[in-house]
Amino acid sequence: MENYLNYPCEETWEQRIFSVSSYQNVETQPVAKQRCQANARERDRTQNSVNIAFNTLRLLIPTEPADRKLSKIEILRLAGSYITHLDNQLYTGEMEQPCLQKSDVIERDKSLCTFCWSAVKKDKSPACHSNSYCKTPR
DNA sequence: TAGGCCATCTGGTCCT
DNA sequence: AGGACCAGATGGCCTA
Repeated sequence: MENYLNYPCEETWEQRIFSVSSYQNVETQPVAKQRCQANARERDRTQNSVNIAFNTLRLLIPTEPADRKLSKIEILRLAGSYITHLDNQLYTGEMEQPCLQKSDVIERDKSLCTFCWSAVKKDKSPACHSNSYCKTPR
């Protein structure tokens, strides 16, 4: 079937529908309208719910520099790493980085420690060496 | 140019 | 029935 909804349809969905032959049938118009409305809702949900949540979460993750651009998957992984770190710090008082722990799960994301990730990307000495969290051998 | 990332569309499922 | 949520597909943009 022709991809009749690959258009923004916020204001003139009727015109769009009438411009596509397979949807010139009057009986199918309500279906197309519902699909357009569903697309708009999904667009809105992604932009105003999902992305805002990612941006909010991003603000809670310390990086060097602070405004470093992170992809969504990086935000999720770093958030997990950071939570692990805070949890460890809260209950044990230790300052060990999550990325240095030997858990298999964490091992895969070893290079995504909040405190040294930026340095890993730049292939230089980890920025975390300048603070008390870092236990990486210098 | 290939790969990563993202926005958007789409159809299915679940919930109210 | 309609809306929310989700995952897969797709195409565009950007960077190494």
